[in-house]
Amino acid sequence: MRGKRTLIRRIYEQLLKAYGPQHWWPAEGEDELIIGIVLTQNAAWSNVERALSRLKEAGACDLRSALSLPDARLAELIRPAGYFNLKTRRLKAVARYFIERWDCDYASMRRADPMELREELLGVYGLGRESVDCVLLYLLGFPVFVIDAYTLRIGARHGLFAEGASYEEARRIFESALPCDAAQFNEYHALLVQVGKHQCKPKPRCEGCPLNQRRNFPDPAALPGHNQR
DNA sequence: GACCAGGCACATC
DNA sequence: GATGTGCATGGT
Repeated sequence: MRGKRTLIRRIYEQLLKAYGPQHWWPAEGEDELIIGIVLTQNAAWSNVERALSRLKEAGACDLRSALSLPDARLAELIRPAGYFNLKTRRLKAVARYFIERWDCDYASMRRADPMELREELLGVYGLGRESVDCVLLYLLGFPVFVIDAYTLRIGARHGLFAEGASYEEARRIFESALPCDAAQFNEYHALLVQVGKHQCKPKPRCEGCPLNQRRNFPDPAALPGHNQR
């Protein structure tokens, strides 16, 4: 436990030294940050940037404008971010929540109890654990450690937790190893994404398995024993 | 052409 | 609670 804590802290120091402060989240305003959180779900950030630019050009890079667009129009604008029909539904549900529940009053949200708010946000269609924690940390400044695919991959490879560890398990391990400091949680997650993008590619699912070599995988119709007509 | 990218909801077991 | 599947674009 003690060694794990030291390792987590040392990894942070080394990443900060190597990459420098990341100044996250990369958004111009609060609404754009929320929209970016939804659009970046399982998408490359470069594609999200295209979608955000298109929204800005259309004057719809804020929650009220986005919500007021017809679905087909919004979907067309966010098309480069992928899953555009799905993300249209999610974006509208999320926008509706912030508008109707909070009137987009983020200062008021910052006065809420963070863990009660976390539960509430998890009930919003389109927001899973990572997106909710991004809202809590990057939008509202609460000290919640964001876990993503990079964090799970890097953490598992460094023995911080088992491969296949759950989101909550990974979050607990990072949060208990570090001082409860939103600024550091912010920086650490951003650094993990930075190093993950460039130096921590996923392992092949099953090394040597013929199912991973689709290019050479035989057509079942050509296999011996297949009834050819 | 395959794989990957800052997930999530839903069905099923 | 764990696992599988559909959702889609653009870069490598």
